[in-house]
Amino acid sequence: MLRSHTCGELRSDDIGQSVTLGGWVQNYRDHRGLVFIDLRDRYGITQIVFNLSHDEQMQEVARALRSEDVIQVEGEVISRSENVNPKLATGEIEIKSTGLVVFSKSKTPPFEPTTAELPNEELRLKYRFLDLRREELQKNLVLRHQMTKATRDYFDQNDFLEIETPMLGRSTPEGARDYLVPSRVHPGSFYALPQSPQIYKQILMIAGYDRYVQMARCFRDEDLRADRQPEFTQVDVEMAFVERDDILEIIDGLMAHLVKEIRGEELPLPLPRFTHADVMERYGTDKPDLRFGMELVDIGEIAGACGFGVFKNTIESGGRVRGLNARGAAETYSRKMIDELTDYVGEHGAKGLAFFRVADGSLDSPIAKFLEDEHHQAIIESLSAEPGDLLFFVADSDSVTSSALSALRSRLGLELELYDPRELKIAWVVDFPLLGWNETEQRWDAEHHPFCFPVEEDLESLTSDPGAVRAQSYDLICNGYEAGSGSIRIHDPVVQQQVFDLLGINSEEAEMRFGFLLEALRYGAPPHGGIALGLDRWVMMFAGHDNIRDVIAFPKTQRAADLLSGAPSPVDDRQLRELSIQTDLPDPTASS
RNA sequence: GGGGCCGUAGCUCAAUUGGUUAGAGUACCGGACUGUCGAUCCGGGGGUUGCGGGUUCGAGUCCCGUCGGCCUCGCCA
Repeated sequence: MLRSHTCGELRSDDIGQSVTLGGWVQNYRDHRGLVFIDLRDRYGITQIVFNLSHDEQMQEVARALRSEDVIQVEGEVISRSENVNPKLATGEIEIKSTGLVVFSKSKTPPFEPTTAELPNEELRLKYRFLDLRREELQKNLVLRHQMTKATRDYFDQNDFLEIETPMLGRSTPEGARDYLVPSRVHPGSFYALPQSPQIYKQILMIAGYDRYVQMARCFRDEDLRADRQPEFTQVDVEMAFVERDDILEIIDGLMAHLVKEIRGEELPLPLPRFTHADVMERYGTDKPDLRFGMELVDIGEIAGACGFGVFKNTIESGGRVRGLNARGAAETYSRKMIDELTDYVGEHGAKGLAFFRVADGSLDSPIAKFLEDEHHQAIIESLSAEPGDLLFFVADSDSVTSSALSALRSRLGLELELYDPRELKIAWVVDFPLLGWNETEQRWDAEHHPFCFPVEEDLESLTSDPGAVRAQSYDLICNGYEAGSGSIRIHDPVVQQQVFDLLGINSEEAEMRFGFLLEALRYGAPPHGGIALGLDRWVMMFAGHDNIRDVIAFPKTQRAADLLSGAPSPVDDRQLRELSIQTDLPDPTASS
């Protein structure tokens, strides 16, 4: 070993010991006769002291040490006596150096891991090896390890088997865009990287591995967001001989286990369950942030009867008028800020944003004069408004009022600091519709995926009223994120084909795309279902971050590039020829 | 594909209405210093203002394009 201890473990009990440490030079304080080095590894920091009167030659070398040099120090653990540094866990001791080896000099780093003012993210990603030396990212990766281990332990204790599924699979053009991998030995044919191991895990159920779990890498070639990377990790779970509640129960247990292991807190079970219809009505979204209230309220009845044209006309043409109450915010938001909020809801489709400041028993607003006093009172009552409150309303279709007001609610919750960013509010949303009408394509699409089992009592509506059919699906939500999603699957090939028919996938096409699953279903398929949890998002939320890149060692930029390695990159013509691939790029010299 | 924000020294930022030689802190280099821990003190070097074009007597600043990063709508079964 090139070291006897780490930089985080020596204490006053170790005084007198001869030790060898290795690490990075975090800081140097050169007094010529005395040189102090803060030596860092991932366990902590230990101060090294070099003394001119002990060794002149070593003093020369020590004085030349700079940030991020990697060294080995031999020495004796000595007391700092009256010079204790209370900021360091090792602050009671230091190492009186008797030997120094410089393993590696560092170029002057573009930023130091201790920097208080973070450089821009582009630089951090390019020099990710420096960024990863920062304490914050180290904490995040340790947390990620702990959560992954706790998850594996939990499933192991519950008789799950961790089974790997292929990364090179068959492209199924449903859902997200695939990342494709060309086959050399089958010219013109391609593998697809998995969007999720969905079909493989169902086949594992049919094969009798009735409790499966995998930390599954998944790939989706879609545009990125703060909470979305093109490659990510799912805690992928599937169980046979189960009903919906069995899955919810096992995942409830996982959540309690994680909260206990990571935070030492008790999570009350069962987790709350909401129907999809309920959360859409109360929050306007299928993944509400439950850390604060501010629920949506329907004032359609008042709006339809009042004299304000926008409200009245919206109700008469079948739309809705809904709003919310920002309690005590009447003075917080100036007219100019409300104009900004109006633009904001405009981005979510709303044509306007009505607002009322609640005064003593009346409403103050540019549109107040269009409303009778009785309507003022009715609105105040509907939203339990009190003086000082600020009420917002959107008049539009059901879906526009939902998306505009849920966006507004999120923004107000953040701006008004209505919640603790580290709090976790976890809940289930169940009874999603099985299908959604795709307006552009004029057809039904699967809301979750095409293998999702309908709610039994809705089965007969499958042909008569497909939009009303509920799915045996469920989302696990936390703090406004979708953090898990799953369903009971179809295990009957006849029902499966019925659903394919509704989706416009005829039996010939179904056989071509999913034939291997359909064939497996014909050989004795147990009832089964499962779920996939977004590991990256869960780590992000446990860490109290709002950016998924901070919990991934080597993340990609919004344009899906790895600034560290330079991926993606052009490849040699020879490689392309082996794969029988030609590229067809716009001519960069062409003028447009 | 659409909308928004950003790009000035290695880094974080400043630079009046378009006006003279683009500044500060830190890092870096040299010197002083035997108890520092954000060491201190003295001195020094360091700029294609992302890139290209335009307007102007004059552009870091205004306009157009482009590259890159971030946020977001669409997209993400």
